[in-house]
Amino acid sequence: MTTKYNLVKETIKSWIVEGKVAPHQKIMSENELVEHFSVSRHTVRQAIGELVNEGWLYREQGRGTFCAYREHLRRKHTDKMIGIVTTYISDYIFPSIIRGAESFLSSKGYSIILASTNNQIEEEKNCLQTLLGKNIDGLIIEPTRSAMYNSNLDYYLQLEANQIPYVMINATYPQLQPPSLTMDDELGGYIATKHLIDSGHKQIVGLFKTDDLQGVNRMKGFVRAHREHQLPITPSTIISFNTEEKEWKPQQELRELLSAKGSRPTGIVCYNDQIAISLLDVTRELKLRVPEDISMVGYDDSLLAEASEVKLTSIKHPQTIMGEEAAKMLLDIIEGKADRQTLPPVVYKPELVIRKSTQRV
Amino acid sequence: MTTKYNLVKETIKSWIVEGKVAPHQKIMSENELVEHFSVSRHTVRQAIGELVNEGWLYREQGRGTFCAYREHLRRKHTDKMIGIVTTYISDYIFPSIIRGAESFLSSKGYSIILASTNNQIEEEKNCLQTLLGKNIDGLIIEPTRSAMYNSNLDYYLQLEANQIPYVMINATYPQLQPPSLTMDDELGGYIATKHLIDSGHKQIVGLFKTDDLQGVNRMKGFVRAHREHQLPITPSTIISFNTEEKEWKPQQELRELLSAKGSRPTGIVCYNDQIAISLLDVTRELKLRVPEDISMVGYDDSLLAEASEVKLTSIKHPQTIMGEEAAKMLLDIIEGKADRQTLPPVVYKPELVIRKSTQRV
DNA sequence: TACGCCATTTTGTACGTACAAGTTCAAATA
DNA sequence: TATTTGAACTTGTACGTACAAAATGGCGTA
Repeated sequence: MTTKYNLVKETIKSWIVEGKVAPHQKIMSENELVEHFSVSRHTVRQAIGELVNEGWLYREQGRGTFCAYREHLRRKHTDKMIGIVTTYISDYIFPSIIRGAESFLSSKGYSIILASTNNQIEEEKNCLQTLLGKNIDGLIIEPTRSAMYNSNLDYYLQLEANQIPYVMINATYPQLQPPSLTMDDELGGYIATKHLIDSGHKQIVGLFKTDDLQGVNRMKGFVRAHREHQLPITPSTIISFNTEEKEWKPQQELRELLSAKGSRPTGIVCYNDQIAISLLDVTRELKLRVPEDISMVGYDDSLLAEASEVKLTSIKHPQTIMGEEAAKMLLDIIEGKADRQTLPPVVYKPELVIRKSTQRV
Repeated sequence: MTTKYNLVKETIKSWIVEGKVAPHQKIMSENELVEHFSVSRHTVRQAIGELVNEGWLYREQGRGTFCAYREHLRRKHTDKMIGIVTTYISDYIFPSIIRGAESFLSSKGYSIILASTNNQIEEEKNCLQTLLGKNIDGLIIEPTRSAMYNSNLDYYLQLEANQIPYVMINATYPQLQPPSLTMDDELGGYIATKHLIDSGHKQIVGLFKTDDLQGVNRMKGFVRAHREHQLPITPSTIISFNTEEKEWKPQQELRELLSAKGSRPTGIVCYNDQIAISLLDVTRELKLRVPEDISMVGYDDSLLAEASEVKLTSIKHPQTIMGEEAAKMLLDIIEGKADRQTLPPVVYKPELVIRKSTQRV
């Protein structure tokens, strides 16, 4: 899908969406675009041709190419539509979050447009661009790779320029300071780790995904718990990974760690339940019993935690409630009941749910 | 106006209008057209490109260019939005179905509007009304209470009047005969029951939700399996319930049945995995072990089946594949590659997945 | 000042080439 | 027999060239 003419097309579309060109304003001539993109005129014409067909531009022979006046750019009447952008749609706790938002919004007569980024910055850009082209009243967004530099900030600023309110859940981009609903992940990581320490564990390994803020914060809590209890943190104590690696790296590193000679860790703190479940395969393979030989704490208290072979001790995530309250907050802003500048961030306190995957040493 | 590409375009259009090429029939290849009109390939592509845009033709890379089936007047402006109406959004297998549709549709540049009916006819009406008010290109619908009289048929006829194509999944309203993707639930119920019969079970109880066609068909299969194996069907052999009762009635009736004096059933066929899981609580309560004391077959092969205490023998449901193929079928209709009148229904064959919840008597 | 002319710029039409990518089907291979 | 390979054909992307047709604006002339 990443052809040259598509690149040209998307770039020009982004100029329109971001307001760099106003309706009826002339854009660069074909020859200038040829220069600008270093492609042939044929390619430029192909890109422009499609944009004309889709109603973004119109051409006049001899005069130039112009930005079309798009009826729905002037947002007079509302379609009562809310966009929801999450990293995933069908996996893990996301269906529950979406359900919370959906049930509230539909009870208020709003429709939901769904989009997912698969935790790819590039896809987040596509989502935002698409949604900016529609007449939506507001957005609920779960940030993509919130711990890394995000090149889509322009689109968020564009949302604000277009007076489209949005709230963020699970994490926020620190540069934006939008209204948000998050967990206190630092405290969650602390509680999970402290639970193991209080149960007598001295060698605990933590596995965290560090390309989003949730993982980074959970790791911070993990470190603080160690500090406060005078437990050392060795290089092998923390295994970090990113989205691409989540299917193999934690498993592989843990396997190496547990099969190494010397003293073996007796406790594991996991980034989330999904990782914890996948690590159960590793412990089974190494003939280590959970929790007799090794204790394990998950995070999010998802369905998986209760449905797995060994029911997981985990940290509760508000899920449906977060979705519902995010929707409520968004509608408050849309209806003028609240002001996005002064709205205090909602922070949910984590709670430990003790099940069968942890025990005293 | 009498340019070369216009001549080519009008000539090809006339072939269609005069019926020299039928819908879905391949027209000359680009090279043949180059020969035929003595023009360059560029000119041919320009002509065909416009005809594709106007909905007269469609192209398939590697196969050729085809005459579109066009009953559509090609609405002026498309927002590239597809509505998805399901009974539930976040529960059970629905996230997987939605993901399949979402990933395909978003790769084709479409957005998704989600709505759920919670299996309430009244809410289905609201959904359809809302969606009819938006400029959507098509709909994927999972019928609500498909086994009962549906008072929203008018809205579906309205969809057809507005030339908004739709496909149905999981079940169809028999009066409408829309393009559909369903499972052979009768066969599924038969296979589930036969599996128990073949394992030596003689007293089998079936629990079915009978306000949707899936449940009714699964029950039919259950009955046929009994007939074909000369097993009697007593009043207590089948427990039926509807959506409102699903939280308590199957559990309560099974509890009564199992605690009654006399011979106890040794096998249970469930409407779906959700019910099966909830019945595990009943058997545990009555101190009956699964599968040692009683075998149990679920349906849909959901995540639950593999994640539960006792891993469930179940019937496979296509889930993501069904979502994806429903989306594909819908786009084919929208683009004129297929027409709703002649499109054959897709019926998935059920498959038995044997796990730990069943064994020989 | 008003008008016509013309060079310049811009999009439109039309030709050409080359290679990539997907489909089909028959021949070769295991 | 079933599977793989590959040639042939189809549409897709991308480069190039040339000239036509429409709009614009500056210049000289009436």
